[in-house]
Amino acid sequence: MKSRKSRAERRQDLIEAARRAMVQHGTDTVLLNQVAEQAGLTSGAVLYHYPDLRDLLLEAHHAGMERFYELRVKKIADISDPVRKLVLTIRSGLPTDAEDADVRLLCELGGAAGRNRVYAALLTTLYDRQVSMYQMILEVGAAQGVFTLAADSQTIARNLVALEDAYGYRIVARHPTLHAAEAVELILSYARLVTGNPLEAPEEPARSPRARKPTA
Amino acid sequence: MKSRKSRAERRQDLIEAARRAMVQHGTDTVLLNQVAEQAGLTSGAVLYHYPDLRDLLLEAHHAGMERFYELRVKKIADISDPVRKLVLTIRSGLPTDAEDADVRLLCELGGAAGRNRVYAALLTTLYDRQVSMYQMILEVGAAQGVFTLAADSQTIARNLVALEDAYGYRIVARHPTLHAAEAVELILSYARLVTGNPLEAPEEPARSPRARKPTA
DNA sequence: GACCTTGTTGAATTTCGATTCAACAGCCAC
DNA sequence: GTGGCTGTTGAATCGAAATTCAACAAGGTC
Repeated sequence: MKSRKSRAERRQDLIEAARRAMVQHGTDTVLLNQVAEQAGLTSGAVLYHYPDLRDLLLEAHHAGMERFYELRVKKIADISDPVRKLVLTIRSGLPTDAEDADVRLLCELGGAAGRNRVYAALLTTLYDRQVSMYQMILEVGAAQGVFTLAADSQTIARNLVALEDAYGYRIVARHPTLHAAEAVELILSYARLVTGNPLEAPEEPARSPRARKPTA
Repeated sequence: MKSRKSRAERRQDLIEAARRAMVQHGTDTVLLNQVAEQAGLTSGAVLYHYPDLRDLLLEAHHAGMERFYELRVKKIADISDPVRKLVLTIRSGLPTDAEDADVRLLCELGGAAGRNRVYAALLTTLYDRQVSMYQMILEVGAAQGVFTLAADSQTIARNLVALEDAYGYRIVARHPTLHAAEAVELILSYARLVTGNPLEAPEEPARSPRARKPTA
């Protein structure tokens, strides 16, 4: 009846299930049974793989963070133009809408970080990595003469990540007028000022006409 | 033995107790008994005043927010110089350190806002009010010719509040090198750029020499 | 095809916090 | 002072979720 799975597979499933359950019920109000339900198992089975639920939740957060960061890196990996790179990175740091699971999970984490040192460390690491990512883009752009930085790259990078973070919270909290598009513009306003570049994304040479979308 | 208190007094006590308990144990993991303990009462007594704990928690959050905002307003109330006003406001929006109870409570709220519409509304209101506060300072400064705004005042104000928020989270999460002082400088870096003003706080005319502190 | 190992269930048990409530104590009115 | 509110306690009860565990099923191995 129930498909038995290998240890590794099941643990992967459980991490995903835990992510879903936490987004829905909250990092530290989620119940063992809710995780089990998301995984299509009973609480006993979950406990068999993770005797302590907290370990599972931590791994799930870790995985979520990692995925979030890797996705951003991947999105700009094969782009060379610093302007496009910067604009795209800003976009990729914001939730698409209030339901965005990845960002909601990060917000959950932020709330708990004041009390939970491990969660705090996790978030701090993510922040610093994102800062480095922006710093790299900025430095390269400056070296190419595309950007004229109005402050040192670390300052700018820290502020950019901070802005993303904060607007993520606002969007997830359903600010009535401040959506992803507005947030992008707000951050770009700063980015333009501080890079001395208008940041009008030069269009990507279209590979095939039908692959293009009208301005979303 | 136990000092009986009037309804109004006790409710005020309970709100304070709830605030402390939530900072310590988390908005949605705090136990009735933990609130009672903070208030020096039994759970029964708490229930007598607030049959539903959630009402108390909400009132406590509301009160905390209100206090936070009012304090900021008060701090700049009798200052006329826009530069000093702006710098002081930036400072007052950041936690003093990772233990800052007011900001920690707001972070808790932020984490829960993704799931709880009421909390979300509360935070959104606070955000908008803070934006207005900054906008006022910026507009007045611009009118006086002290600031030359590089973007419309709402954009700048929104970004300033966003930066405060985000650095609040970082500080509360104990970023190893990013403390309140660094955060102030980061935000000022943006503020200088966007106001065209060096924002060197002109010293307040000292009332008495001994009241001055060396640069903290 | 009997034998292990491993993952899973479901029901019994335990734990822990919320809830209820009868008794009681301080306070004010008269 | 006595009587009646009002706030508070502490013990009893209830309920929900975690935990335990004996039984069982699905694959793989020889």
